[in-house]
Amino acid sequence: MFTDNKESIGRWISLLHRYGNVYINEQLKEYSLGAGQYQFLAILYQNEGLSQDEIACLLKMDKGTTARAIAKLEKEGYVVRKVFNVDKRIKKLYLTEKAHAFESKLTSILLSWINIITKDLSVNDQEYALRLLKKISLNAEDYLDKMK
Amino acid sequence: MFTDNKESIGRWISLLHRYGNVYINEQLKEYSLGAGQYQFLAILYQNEGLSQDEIACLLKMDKGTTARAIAKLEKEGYVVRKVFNVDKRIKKLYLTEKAHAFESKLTSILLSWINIITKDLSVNDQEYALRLLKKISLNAEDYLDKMK
DNA sequence: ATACATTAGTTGCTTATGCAACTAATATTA
DNA sequence: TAATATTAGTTGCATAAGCAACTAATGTAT
Repeated sequence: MFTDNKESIGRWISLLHRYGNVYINEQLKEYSLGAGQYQFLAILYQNEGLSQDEIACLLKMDKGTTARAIAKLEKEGYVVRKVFNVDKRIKKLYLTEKAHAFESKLTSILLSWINIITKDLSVNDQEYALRLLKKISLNAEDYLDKMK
Repeated sequence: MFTDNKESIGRWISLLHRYGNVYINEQLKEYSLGAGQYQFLAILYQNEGLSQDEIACLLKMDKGTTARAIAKLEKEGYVVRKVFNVDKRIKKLYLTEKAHAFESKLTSILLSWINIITKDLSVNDQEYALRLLKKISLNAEDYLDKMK
């Protein structure tokens, strides 16, 4: 049956991505953020002071997409861009008070979605799923990086 | 470390979705199709004669998105829309010769991506990954369906 | 030092997608 | 049967994202 074919991996990924975005969008609406920004904010909580280019590389995101996501975060008051005087091409990114105050909320939103979609998986299966996802993501990265 | 946190499941899903789309887009370019259409075509290979609404439900896709994807498939000559005379609101979808001639090609494109991303997984792990993905997708569906 | 190359970031264009408002057809109910 | 509700499909609008062309700053090579 189609839904059990190997080819349907792509369908599950697509569905999870779309549904995840719907959920995140709804949760973030009251904070004037959307699914297109949270990854950038999350990575800044881990590494304040990154440049846009570094973030784009870490997230494997287009630099144009990154520029616009950061612009939105700045516009909404979560991030400040500071030109790096040692190399004036670079803009380093810093979190505002508003962003720091929001960190635990973002974490709980992200975890709540994970809990929804893994609710009936054993801890073992959750860890296994995470490992497999990471592995196939790395394969995808490797492949497309080589193409460029 | 951030990249090993539970929260990063969303990042892997996002990355797989984006990179998968880049790959599929590149492969489909010469056929005048994109990542936004292949799922609709794939499901029609399994069930010719479905209506747009049925497809939208099966793929858990918005009906507007479905309308536009089918319009593109029709414009490019892969699909024909026929008003269902028993209920003139419904348009049933049929594949053209061009679509039939393309089926094996599409299958091989989709499989080649799966093979790229699962290249170092054992058959066991591949099946396990598929089962887990399906399970968490169903959880996502259940949750958002209940919200509406 | 001047010319060329690379890098960081921005912006225009395109596609994919969800949501909401709309139309037309059919179904239900008073 | 006439009025209302539901359903299938379309379309406008907004967001997310990649690609490519561009600018400004820095680096390299002659």
